[in-house]
Amino acid sequence: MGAMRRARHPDPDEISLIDVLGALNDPIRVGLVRVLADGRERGWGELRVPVAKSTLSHHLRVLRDAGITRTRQEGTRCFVELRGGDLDARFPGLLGAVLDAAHRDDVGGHVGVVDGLPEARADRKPGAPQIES
Amino acid sequence: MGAMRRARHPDPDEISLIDVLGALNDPIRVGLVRVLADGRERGWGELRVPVAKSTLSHHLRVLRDAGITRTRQEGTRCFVELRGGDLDARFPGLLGAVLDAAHRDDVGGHVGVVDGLPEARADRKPGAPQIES
DNA sequence: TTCGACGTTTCACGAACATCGAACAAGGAG
DNA sequence: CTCCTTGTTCGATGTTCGTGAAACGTCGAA
Repeated sequence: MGAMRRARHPDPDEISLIDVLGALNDPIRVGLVRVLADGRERGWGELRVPVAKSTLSHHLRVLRDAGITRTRQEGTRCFVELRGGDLDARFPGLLGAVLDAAHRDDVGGHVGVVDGLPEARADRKPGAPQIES
Repeated sequence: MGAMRRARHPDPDEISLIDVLGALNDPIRVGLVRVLADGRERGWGELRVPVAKSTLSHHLRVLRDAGITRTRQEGTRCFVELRGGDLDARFPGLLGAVLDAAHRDDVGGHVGVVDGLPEARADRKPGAPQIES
């Protein structure tokens, strides 16, 4: 892959408030966080976002650099996950308050995951070839 | 005064989450909110901020436009106040979480109020001329 | 090996932003 | 009236940000 060269996850203590607020200052990224709020890990082929591939990559990097998400690589595919625990340990209540607010106003509502496929995650390797919608 | 022409306070319902997060995405503005967090109204001659006059005016406008603060004019002087109630009614817990987090990391710690003068507020018109330190 | 799917990086561009100094407006004090 | 104080507005400047297209790297399958 592009090697994900500059990819680094900040330690829990290194997470900066301003960086978090800055990362959350965008409807698309708030939408991504909302999608991930159920704690499930998502491959970002699953993510439905109305932007170009490269822009999505950029947004996911901002979230990762801010310490909001964790990224894992498996072969050629990548997976995101919310760092809910780390975030709540460092800034108690912040993430929850933002998620509540975002839900009220439907901020980032245009972001979603692929429909159908109730269990489309990393836990299936072979087997049924999984028809894409 | 400059008449404060474009000054408008959004209604409580009009307060936008993205605008609030955007307004809070700056150490100086976070510092201003921290100073106002005690609920006291402050004249912005009291505010000690390491920026130029016009820049402070700008930051206070951003906070006001986002619905975070309320501004009042008395003669040639202006006063700010946190809209804690409105904010908490609309986005419960958000402001508190941000303030807690900002306090932990001392974000915006370089913002303060004039020292001494424990009761420097709008409730004194005449009387003692109030020596400026 | 060749091909295709997937994600990253680079580059460029326009918009938004933070900052300052200068010019301006409105009151208050003399 | 003339200053002085206070705050706004207006460029100007440099920075950051969101965006997409194109090129690239990597992996798995044919």
